[in-house]
Amino acid sequence: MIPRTLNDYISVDCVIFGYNDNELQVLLVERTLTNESTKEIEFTDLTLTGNHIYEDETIEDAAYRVLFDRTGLDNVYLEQFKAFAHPDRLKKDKDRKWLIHDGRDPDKRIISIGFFSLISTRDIIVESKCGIAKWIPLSEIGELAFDHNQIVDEALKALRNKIKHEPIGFELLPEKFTLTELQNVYEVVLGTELDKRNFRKKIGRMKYLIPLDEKQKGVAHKPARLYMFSRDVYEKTKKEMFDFTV
Amino acid sequence: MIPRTLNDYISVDCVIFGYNDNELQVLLVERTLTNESTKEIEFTDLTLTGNHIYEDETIEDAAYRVLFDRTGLDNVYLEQFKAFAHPDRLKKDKDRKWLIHDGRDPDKRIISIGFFSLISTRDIIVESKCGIAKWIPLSEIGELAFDHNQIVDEALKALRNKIKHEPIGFELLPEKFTLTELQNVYEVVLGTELDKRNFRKKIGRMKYLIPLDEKQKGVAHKPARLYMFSRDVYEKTKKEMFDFTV
DNA sequence: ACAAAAGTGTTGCATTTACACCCATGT
DNA sequence: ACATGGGTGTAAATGCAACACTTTTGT
Repeated sequence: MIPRTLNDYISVDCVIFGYNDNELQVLLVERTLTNESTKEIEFTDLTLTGNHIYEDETIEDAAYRVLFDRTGLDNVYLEQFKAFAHPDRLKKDKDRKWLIHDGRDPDKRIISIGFFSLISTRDIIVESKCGIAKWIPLSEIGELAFDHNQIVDEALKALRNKIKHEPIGFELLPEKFTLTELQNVYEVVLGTELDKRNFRKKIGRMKYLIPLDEKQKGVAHKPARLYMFSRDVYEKTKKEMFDFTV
Repeated sequence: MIPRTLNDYISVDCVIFGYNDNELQVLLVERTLTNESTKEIEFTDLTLTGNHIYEDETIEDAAYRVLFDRTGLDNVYLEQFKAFAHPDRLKKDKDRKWLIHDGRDPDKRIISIGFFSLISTRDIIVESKCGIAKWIPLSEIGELAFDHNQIVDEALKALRNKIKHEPIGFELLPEKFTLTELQNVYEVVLGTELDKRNFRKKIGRMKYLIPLDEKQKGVAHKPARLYMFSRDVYEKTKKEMFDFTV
């Protein structure tokens, strides 16, 4: 295999969203800078999962690669949402030190293409070869590396926008899920409360949400029916809409 | 003034949409490659308006700059919609020749950030210092330079998507417009027919479309009332919606 | 007077909203 | 038997889809 060369000015960053403990969470990676001589830790903080692209690789492939290396998952929802290229995006003090420590040129302008991904948190192994990854609830994200706070904000905006008009909420759940779980996903992502009966009526009209002959198990109450999403049916029945909001 | 240096691997391309002759059009620029020695024209084709960014410039500023240099317009609708970075995007034969002729490295990987812009075609001066720009109806676009056909396609998708949920159709019209003009814009962009009475009923509910005490002039029929869009009222009255399509 | 586009209302149907109680299961 | 969440229906208000004729102006 020919060794591939990394491009040093185009990178991708993935905002990996998961739904857990009734919250929307983001998968972040620890970044620790250790002083070479004293061996003391200078700082520890968190970054998005990201990497530079290979010269012969598309940005989509690079994003899938990052996602796979980090989570072991394939075939998950991934979408490009915005480019980040501010001239000062890597210019904070910590970030310059980090880049220098990493043998990189802190003055080289690096553009990063932001992707967001939705995964079912049940699937994921957080332990991986490349550093410790953690699920952090959106509400508890502190100051991240580089411009990653901004990237997360924009990803959330993109997610909210998209989930309102396309059926992607399912991607945050296991293949089989209950309607209450689905409703919770929408409530958490959109930050609104929804009426149970009305939500279910709406769902009822969507032919691509397939009720299964299967129920929840091991719950201390009436077990809920399980559903799954059929992309096939969705593609065949979707209509174009025309709103332009109030 | 300090001479600014151009970054040689990040560029922006603007898909400038205009509405004219009842069609959606794109502003394109002629590209002609002349053989240095024989002075013969090797080929002529069309490109989007675009340019590399300056090292101290944001991509948004670069896009506004391109737009201004080309149209003389300021304060127009402009939106980043996608990054284009395929490794082969500049590798067609014509494109390599062009880059070489232009003194650039045809093997350098260049990423381009796509923006789309909506302008009222009445405003624009197509003549400008940097080459001849032309309005080309979407339906008549042939093979463009680089990956610009793909960029146009994606821009159109982004526009259609956005115009369905946000009030941006007005941007393609003069400040004061009639309801029939507005309906035509929506019909042309979305490629559907709309019912006049239902369209006007819907409009009636949108408080941000302000009817003026002014009418069309110089038309050979009953003159229509003019309207204008109030972004103020829009921002104050907009509601968030929750659909997730059939 | 004619041509050309502006402007306007009704009806039947689908969707939204608001709202409260019984049911099935595990402990 | 009790706690927990699952599951269901109705009425009123609003929005949508389909449809045709009169009005105003310039020529």
